[in-house]
Amino acid sequence: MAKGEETRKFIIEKAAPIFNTKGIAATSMSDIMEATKLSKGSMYVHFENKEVLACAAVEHNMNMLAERLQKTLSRYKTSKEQLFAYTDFFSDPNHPPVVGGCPLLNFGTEADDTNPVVKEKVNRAIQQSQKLLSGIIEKGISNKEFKADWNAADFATVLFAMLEGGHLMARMSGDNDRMEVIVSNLKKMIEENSV
Amino acid sequence: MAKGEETRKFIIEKAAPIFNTKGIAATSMSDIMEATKLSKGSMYVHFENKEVLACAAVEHNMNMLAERLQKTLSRYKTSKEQLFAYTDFFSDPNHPPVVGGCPLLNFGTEADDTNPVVKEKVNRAIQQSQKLLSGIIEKGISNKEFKADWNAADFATVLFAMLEGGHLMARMSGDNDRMEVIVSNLKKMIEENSV
Amino acid sequence: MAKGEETRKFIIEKAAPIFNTKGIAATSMSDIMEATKLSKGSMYVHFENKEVLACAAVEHNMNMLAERLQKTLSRYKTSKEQLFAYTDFFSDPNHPPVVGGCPLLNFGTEADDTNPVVKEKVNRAIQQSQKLLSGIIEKGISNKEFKADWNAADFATVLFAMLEGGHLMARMSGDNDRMEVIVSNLKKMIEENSV
Amino acid sequence: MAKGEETRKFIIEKAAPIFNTKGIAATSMSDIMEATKLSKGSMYVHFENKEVLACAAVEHNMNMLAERLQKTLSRYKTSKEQLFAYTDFFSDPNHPPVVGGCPLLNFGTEADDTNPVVKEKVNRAIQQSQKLLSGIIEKGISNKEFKADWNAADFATVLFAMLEGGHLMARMSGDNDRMEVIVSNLKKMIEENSV
DNA sequence: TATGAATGAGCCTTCATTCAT
DNA sequence: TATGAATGAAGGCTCATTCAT
Repeated sequence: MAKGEETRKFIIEKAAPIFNTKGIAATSMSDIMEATKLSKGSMYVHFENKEVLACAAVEHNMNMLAERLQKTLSRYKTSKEQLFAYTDFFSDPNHPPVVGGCPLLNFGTEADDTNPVVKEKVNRAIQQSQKLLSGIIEKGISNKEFKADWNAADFATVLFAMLEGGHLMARMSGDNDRMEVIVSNLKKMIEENSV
Repeated sequence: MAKGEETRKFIIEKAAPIFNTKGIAATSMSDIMEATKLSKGSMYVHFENKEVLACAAVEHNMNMLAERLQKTLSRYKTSKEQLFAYTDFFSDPNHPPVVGGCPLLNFGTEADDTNPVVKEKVNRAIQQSQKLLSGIIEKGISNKEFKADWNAADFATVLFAMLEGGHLMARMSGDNDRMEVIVSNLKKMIEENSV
Repeated sequence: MAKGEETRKFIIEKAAPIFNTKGIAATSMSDIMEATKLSKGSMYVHFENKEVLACAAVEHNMNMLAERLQKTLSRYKTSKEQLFAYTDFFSDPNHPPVVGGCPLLNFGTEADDTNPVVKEKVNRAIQQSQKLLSGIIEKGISNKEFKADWNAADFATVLFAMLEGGHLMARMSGDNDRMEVIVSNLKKMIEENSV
Repeated sequence: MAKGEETRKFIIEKAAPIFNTKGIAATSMSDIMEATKLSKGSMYVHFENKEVLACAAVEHNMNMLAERLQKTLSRYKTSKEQLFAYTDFFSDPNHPPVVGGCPLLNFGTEADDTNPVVKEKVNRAIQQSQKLLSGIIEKGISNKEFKADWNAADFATVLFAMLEGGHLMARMSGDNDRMEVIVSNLKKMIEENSV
């Protein structure tokens, strides 16, 4: 039983970056076959169909991102440091934390009008992101690190949006010029709301 | 000679929203066939292959967006009004100016690692956007509408990024709550830099 | 009326080497279109369909070959010289008298089991070839150039077969080694039957 | 594992006569599908694409021919008998050893200017033919069956060429008159060089 | 006569999926 | 659990041909 679960994990790990890079529609089961060196039949032992595998890959990408982010954040103690670390974590979209770039952006835009299941997964991940961020801010307010009247939820939204928008700009241009502007603006805002 | 060009245009117009909604990979020539009620062979009279048609559709989507934006902006005279109008124009991603949502976001994320031609088209459209925005701001500075020390290019970047990020959030959640936060924050920033 | 016939001829001239090189099945009407720079519709003004055009091209190739052969033969007076000239005319299959190589071989093998019309055309051309050759030989016998008991029809057959077989060998190998053997053997046979 | 190879063989066996009869370009994958009663997808399990299948079919045709020829030759002991048997083996092109006629002629003329891979296959088969023939002759010379000064390589060339040329003539005319002339001439030459 | 837009059948190939082993 | 042969629908594209202009 352990074996099956292991293979399943193995397939997901190999599939995740492919789906995140090429997109769900453009990724074929043969692509995964080739990457895993497994047989076609084997894939269907572990995944009912392509959609199930794609969903698992979407989740894996988001989990990897969250995990790595958490690991990074855990190295900092103050809320301000954590906010800075969060921002820095996403500050180089051409060398992104997970292969293929931000899975929220990638799968979100693809799923948008075509795949409600994936869309909802992305939606929840965004909400979690927001919670994480506003949690940090609120903790900082309690800590007296941040001004008491700072609207945590709103800034979480602004920060997330700016990073995603910057992600797009950076990946399209291939350089980081715009992203640096965004990061420094974000940090200035944080600074302005620091006590 | 007019006939050919007319049909070509007709196909693009029918194809554009489909590509913008389903994505390039997930849109088949048969989809376009059905939408245009034209024969499969006819598509290939006017477009060498799917990629060429897709490119034309990408451009059409971006042109439609730009055109409608310009039309909206042209109704306003002051720079501040125009900045507000620009923001408002993108403020309701669930009822977007072009069917399928922002083509820059849609095609940009899909093309990213797979289609350099489309990627470059999106990149240029973003740069044009930036130019348009910073142009408005600079004019506003000359007009004494805006503070002289406002960094036009930087704010153009921030505004664009926030709107794209907000676009994603709004479409994923299906509601406009986050987008409203973003719009109001943006307007506040504009206000703060107004004389 | 002259104009129509002229265009028809023009198309045939452009089409003939293409058909002889690629074969009938592998040559598309678009290939001819491209070669003639004429419109698709124009082809069908002059030729009912592809088959009719192909037949015309087959005939043109055979006529060109016959014509050039005749021109060459006409430079010689004695039957022996003409037999030698005939042999020499076909002695370099990698630089053949008509583009694409021997149309009898090309169209004959393709038409064989699939196109009775072309097959019959090739058959007749072969028969004509035989008549031409045996005519030369018989004239030579009357002339006392050749031995009286030489079987004209039989040698015509042998000569033709050897040249076609050599043609195949030469074109496959890309060199003329085998063809030279054949030519010299043929000439020896002619010599042996000369008075 | 045996199953796959079996099906592959089965497909080739069914495809070979079709390719040899209609030609490579004129044979569609659907033709093979129909002949094998297999699904279209199944063909591509065993053959990368049409070209690979066509090459396999070309080889199969040549192998079948060689095999049947060898079987026939093996029934004779003396070199002269074998040379006669070789000639007889090819003496009835309208009832040829492999369906569709001589694959060397068929595929050679089609591949000529369009398919270097097949062309080279045919070239090698011709060279092998030549080796086989001159081997028989040389053995006969050692045996004192044939005159010592007979040029083995040259006669191998002449014999092969005459048979191929005769093949064309016979198949075009539908009768065997010319081929009989060729065969009897060939046998006379062999006789003349016999001790 | 000439054009080129339009057609739909058919081409080669890939796809996701199933199933016997 | 794992394999890979088998399937048939669907993919993108080319074909010969027609027809209004």
